[in-house]
Amino acid sequence: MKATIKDVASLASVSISTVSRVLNNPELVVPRKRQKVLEAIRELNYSPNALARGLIHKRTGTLGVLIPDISNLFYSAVLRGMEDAANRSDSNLIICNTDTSAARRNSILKVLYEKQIDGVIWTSEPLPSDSYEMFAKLDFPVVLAATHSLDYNLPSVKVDDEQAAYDATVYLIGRGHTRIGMISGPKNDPISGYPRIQGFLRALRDHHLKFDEAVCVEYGKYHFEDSYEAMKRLHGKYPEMTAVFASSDERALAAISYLHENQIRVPDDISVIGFDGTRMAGMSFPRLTTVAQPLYNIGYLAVDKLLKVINGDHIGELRTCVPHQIIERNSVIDCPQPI
Amino acid sequence: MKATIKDVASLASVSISTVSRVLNNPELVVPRKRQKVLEAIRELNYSPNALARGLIHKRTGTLGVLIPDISNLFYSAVLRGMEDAANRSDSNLIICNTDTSAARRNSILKVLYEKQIDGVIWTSEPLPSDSYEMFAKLDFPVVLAATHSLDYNLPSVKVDDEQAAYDATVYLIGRGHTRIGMISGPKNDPISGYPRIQGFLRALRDHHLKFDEAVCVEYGKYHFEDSYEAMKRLHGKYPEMTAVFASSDERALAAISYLHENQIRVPDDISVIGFDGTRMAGMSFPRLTTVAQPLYNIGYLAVDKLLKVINGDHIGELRTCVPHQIIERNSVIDCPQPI
DNA sequence: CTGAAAGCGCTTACAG
DNA sequence: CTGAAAGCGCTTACAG
Repeated sequence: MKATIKDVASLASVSISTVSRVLNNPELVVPRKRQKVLEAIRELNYSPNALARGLIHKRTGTLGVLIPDISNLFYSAVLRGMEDAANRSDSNLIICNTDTSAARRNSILKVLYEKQIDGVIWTSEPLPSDSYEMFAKLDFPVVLAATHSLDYNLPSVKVDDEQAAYDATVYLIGRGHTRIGMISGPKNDPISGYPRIQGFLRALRDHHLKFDEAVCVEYGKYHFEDSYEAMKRLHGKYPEMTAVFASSDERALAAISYLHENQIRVPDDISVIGFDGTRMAGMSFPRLTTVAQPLYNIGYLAVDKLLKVINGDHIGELRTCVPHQIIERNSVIDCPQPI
Repeated sequence: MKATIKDVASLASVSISTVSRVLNNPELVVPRKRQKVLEAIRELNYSPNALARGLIHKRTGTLGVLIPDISNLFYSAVLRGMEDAANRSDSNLIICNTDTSAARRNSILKVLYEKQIDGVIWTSEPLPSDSYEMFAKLDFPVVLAATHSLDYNLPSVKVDDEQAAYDATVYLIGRGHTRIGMISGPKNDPISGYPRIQGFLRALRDHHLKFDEAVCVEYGKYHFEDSYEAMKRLHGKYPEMTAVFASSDERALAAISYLHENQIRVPDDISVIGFDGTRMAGMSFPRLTTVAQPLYNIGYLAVDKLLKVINGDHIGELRTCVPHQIIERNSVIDCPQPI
């Protein structure tokens, strides 16, 4: 029912080698035969079987993407960039959720390995050593997106988190704020936690502001409600604060919700700056000022890099650092009561 | 370098048939040999090549998902449901953006066909007739998710859009509102446009409210800014309105932004109800009351259904209608000035 | 219970 | 320029 190369060959009365040639090296076939084959192909609506091809070429044109959880809104733009990059070279993406579970991770990797994918993109999380070893053992090309590895020499694409946090804080300071709080992710998170806290503190220090780390930074896990509670605690212990730096847009929206719901005006009483530059940052009230990561580009460049590794091309720098950028909207104003 | 079945066979000193049997029908092999083979497999870290298997079984365990644009936040939960359903039966998803472009659609379908995917999920948009014919010609199993087709007998999973819009409106009416506006998608959109407008109008009629369709409904395309402008126009021509039904959460957030930015309080002056039940509905201020679709389930059930079609199992009803549900949060209150 | 052989749908030296 | 043959890595009747 599905036409095969044999069907085409017999309809065109040539050998299957010839059919294969008109598909792959048409110049090797005399025009007359080439024409006949082309006609047969079109008549039978023939398309070569990529499995058979893949078996021979040891290349499938499909890439695996491991992300913690696709339902996190952070990924939509990143995935779009990945898709577009994959598409440019006729590759496809198999997207898998790891749920930050080792068991899940391993079973996914096994399936992807069996499906002979050409390589994988590992997203957001620090790469666990067992997965690294698996990649090495399976000889899987890997590129890290929105994360990197200091332990291993793996290509990566990400923003400079420490510097971005620093810049966000300096932006607040430049607006006259001196009592600034931070809603952070877990302290031990090596991407969205630790470096962003360090950047925040460095900015405070560089500008000679007095602060007590135990008072001005509060921790929350990754989701809204948790950050909402973190904001509550932060405000409880640091009521004189006039601005807060939230280390993700979702955390910023949670902070804004808490403040609004407690009759504290944003930005009139407290300014809020986010981090990420997701689409929803433009949909809040007030519209969120945020340090944007080039999400689409991170995805695009990561896949691009992976493709280069696969093709054996030169990848340029191993760890690509993409620029962040402060997007000014309405959630930050000049400090109303400068000291 | 990658171990093959031959390597395992020679290490275990059996034929490749035996290796294949311990993988697929272990009971056919005597325990002693089975053991030896298993050891060889583990020693060589062997995993069967899914391409070779797929070539024989005519089954790849990979499904195609066509969505208009993954960067739309609507899809994250839906995709998560799809993923989980696929996972349960060791299938994977190849997600592709169509950008509502016929050219793109066709090139994607061609690639997926060559990759021998087992079936496809078509999402959100009405299925164009050329794609339907392509599916038919290629003999592709298809399931429609968050959309359906009246023209063709295709399995689908979606909410009853007309009824959901009706219920949203009745909810507003039940809260005492009589002057209700609507921010709609394009009138000719057969999913998020037309039926939702019809549901809205039917509710108004059923409750004997006076209204002029030309005044109380305003149209916007799919994105935020466009809906923001729609809200502006709507408010301009219908200032006495006390509630608005927005036919997506993004439209609702846009409406809220417009109102807030023009010193109109939500919900005190105007109540707003959304549609979809995306995650961001819980992150706005005020938190958005919305008619939620079971997004995760739509994805899950659609893949489940596709798998059934592929396996030749009975799929139950062709067009599955999943229940919607009003999630009450803080963007709707009782009409402050009932007539 | 097990191995040799054919075959899934291709590509690519190798002859001619 | 073109065809027959071998081979990619498997599975599955078919004998024995």
